[in-house]
Amino acid sequence: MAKKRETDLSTEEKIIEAARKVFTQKGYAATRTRDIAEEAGINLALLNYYFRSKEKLFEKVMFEKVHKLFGAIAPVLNDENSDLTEKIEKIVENYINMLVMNPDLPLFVLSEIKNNSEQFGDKFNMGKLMLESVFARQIRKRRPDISPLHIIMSVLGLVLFPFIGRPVLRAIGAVDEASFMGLMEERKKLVPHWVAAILNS
Amino acid sequence: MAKKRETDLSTEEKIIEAARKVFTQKGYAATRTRDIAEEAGINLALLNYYFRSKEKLFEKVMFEKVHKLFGAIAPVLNDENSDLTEKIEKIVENYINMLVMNPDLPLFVLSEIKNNSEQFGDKFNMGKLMLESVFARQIRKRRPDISPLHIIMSVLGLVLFPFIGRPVLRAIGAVDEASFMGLMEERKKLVPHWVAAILNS
DNA sequence: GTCTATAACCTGATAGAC
DNA sequence: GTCTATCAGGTTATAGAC
Repeated sequence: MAKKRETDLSTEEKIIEAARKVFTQKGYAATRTRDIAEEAGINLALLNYYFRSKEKLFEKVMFEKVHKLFGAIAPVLNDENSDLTEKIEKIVENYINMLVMNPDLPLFVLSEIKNNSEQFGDKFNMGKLMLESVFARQIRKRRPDISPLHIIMSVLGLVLFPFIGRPVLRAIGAVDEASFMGLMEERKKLVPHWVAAILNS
Repeated sequence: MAKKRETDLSTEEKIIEAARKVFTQKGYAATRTRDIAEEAGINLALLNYYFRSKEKLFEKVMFEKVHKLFGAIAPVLNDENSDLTEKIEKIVENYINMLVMNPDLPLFVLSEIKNNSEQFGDKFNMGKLMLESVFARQIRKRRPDISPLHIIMSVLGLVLFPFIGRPVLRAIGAVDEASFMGLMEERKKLVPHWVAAILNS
């Protein structure tokens, strides 16, 4: 879908688009509804007219973000027609492609969940689903000697951590924007290779 | 050093101890000075008497936390008397031992730095120091074909990410507290082994 | 639907008594 | 050093005119 110009968006869309940006940048507690209204170029009262409260608006944004973050892995987990190697390649590529466009997403979602973990508790029982997935079964078959959680945490760590650490790497001058993105492109090939090495070790 | 009972701590120590706990749990923006005062069991006015402002108190806590997080790796980086394998073993063990005691530390520090990266800019030029360290030199010698940043991000990802993802893993019911800590103990042996496999791949 | 004005509340910080 | 009381400013949310 082509990206609309700001002036083409409806007021409601302008608000939620601004909310996505400001909430992700500053976190729930640090953003003021005035920031969102200003970013959207609308009157503060309209925010409450359309979304009733800061919290309701945040929930909408958060719901999207959580699904974007887990959506990059979910469809692969239970695919019966791919082996372990193919799944890992797919997960790594999906994730890095998405994260290059949304580098702040993981740190935002993970830290907001931490500060408000009650809400995400038993809404879905995704933990069990993950550990009973085809993916987890294939890991167990390959390496019955270690917990599949170890492998899952490792794949996610290799893929997500660079984006989580990016603000620090930039602040200390270890990378600039362009070279970071170049490294992430390289990682699409490197990480599946490394995970294979881990599984063989 | 033995842990003092709360009643043995000076007022100043009670406040900063409470500040460590509350800031780390909720982040700067979401904590109120009243939360800290209550947690410390002291009057709100005393917080300003001892630390002048919320921000000054936070800076003290943040300074400690940053040094704790980077202190686990810093002494190893320029050790001339250990090879690459020994350095990785040391970094992994130091980090996991420290993180088991401070599981919320990485997510707290990384997200606060992201929301306030200006302050951490050129205070030190640590990026250059890191990339010119003995550790980085040893990585380059071993794998001249890939950026040492790839290896550093991977080691940190394998070690830190489980702690960063822990709130989510707990929220979705993928692990309980005890089994998580058990996995981290296992990781002290697994991760160095895996990094060796990565370096050989 | 959109605006201005304002209510109702919360938060950091301080004045001043003890 | 420690407390109570309170101020000044900021924040979310709404009432009511247009």
